[in-house]
Amino acid sequence: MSRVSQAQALENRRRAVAAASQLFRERGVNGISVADLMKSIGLTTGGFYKQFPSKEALIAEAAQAAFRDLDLLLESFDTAQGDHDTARGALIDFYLSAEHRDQPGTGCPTAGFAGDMAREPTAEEVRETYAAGVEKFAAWLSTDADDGLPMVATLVGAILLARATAGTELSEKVLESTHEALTGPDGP
Amino acid sequence: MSRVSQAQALENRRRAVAAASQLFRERGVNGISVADLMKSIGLTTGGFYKQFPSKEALIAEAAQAAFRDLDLLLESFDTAQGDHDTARGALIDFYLSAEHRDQPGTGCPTAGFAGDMAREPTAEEVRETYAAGVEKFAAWLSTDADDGLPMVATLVGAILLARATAGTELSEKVLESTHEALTGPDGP
DNA sequence: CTGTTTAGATACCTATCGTAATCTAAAGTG
DNA sequence: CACTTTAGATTACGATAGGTATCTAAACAG
Repeated sequence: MSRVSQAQALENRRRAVAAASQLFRERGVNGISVADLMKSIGLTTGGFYKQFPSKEALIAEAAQAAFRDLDLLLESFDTAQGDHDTARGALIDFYLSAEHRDQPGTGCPTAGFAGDMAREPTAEEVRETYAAGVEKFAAWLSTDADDGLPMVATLVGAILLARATAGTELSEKVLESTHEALTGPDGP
Repeated sequence: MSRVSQAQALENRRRAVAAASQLFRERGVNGISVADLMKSIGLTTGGFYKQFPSKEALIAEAAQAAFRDLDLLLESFDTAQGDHDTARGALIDFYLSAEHRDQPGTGCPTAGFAGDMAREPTAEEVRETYAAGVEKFAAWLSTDADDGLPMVATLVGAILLARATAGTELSEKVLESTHEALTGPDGP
């Protein structure tokens, strides 16, 4: 109930960032309070401010963690598929799937944070993290820079629309038709 | 300071919906309070609850008003350009412009409300308005239904990304490269 | 083993939110 | 013109937010 070991404290800190990274993507940064966030990992607000100076600071770390997850995901597709072109196709399959739509917490942070980022009052640090993440994602999707960004836009727009219309048949149609548009004309 | 004519009351109500329609797109439905919203049209909260049962009800009306604006915008492009194909091109030019990026309040509601809609706690009525708006937009963009939805996804994703990265050079690149991707390969 | 440090719990503070109740003066009605 | 109605102002309420202060007990240093 009170003091824990330094190792445990560090672990608790990691869990707070991981939970935030997930919950912010699910509900938005204003959709979860510090108290509820800490409660989700079995702690209270008291410990939070011993680890972070403010919620803003946590948002910055959580965004970084989320984009690190994206990096790892992209890498895992590369190693699992062998060649990069096949990996790209497999990623698009996943990205435009119902599972990805229904699990924003562990999904793409470019989409998960888009709603919050498109509004003004966001710390500069977070905006930079986001922009760098978008650029990296675009580069992974296409060696041609001017080709990657539109593809990111299409993917992000499609899941956001699919999530916004979740529960209706339109949601499935968005995923399917966008998948066909991306893989149909220039498939391998 | 107290009672106004019925005509004035109706006008005030219209102004509240119009202001909400704009401010919700700019800052999100949770980004503006009822008090600040009413203050923006020179009134206070007192009058609000004489006109609307709740903020939820205003959100529903504001979303409808926003999508009605989109309808009018699409119509205006048709009448201004003569034929529908030219209108489509002109709309894409506008949609992926810096002006549209910088003025979300009067811009596309599909993008403006996307951040709020992608999260759960939204009234069913609003979700239906949104889904219907997406479908109508897709139909306008392409007679082939399976072609319109991916285009909406690309457009929406592109402005959201451009807004999320506003102030960086990446923002311009998103708009430009997406514009080229949409108009380049199959231009008139 | 003793004394100090500190992660976390608990309680509290201040601000802001959506909403309801009360008030008031002008619009509407006869 | 007197009477009733009501849009909006004002005030207040309960809930919730981010953040702070105090407390406690266990980890750590010696």
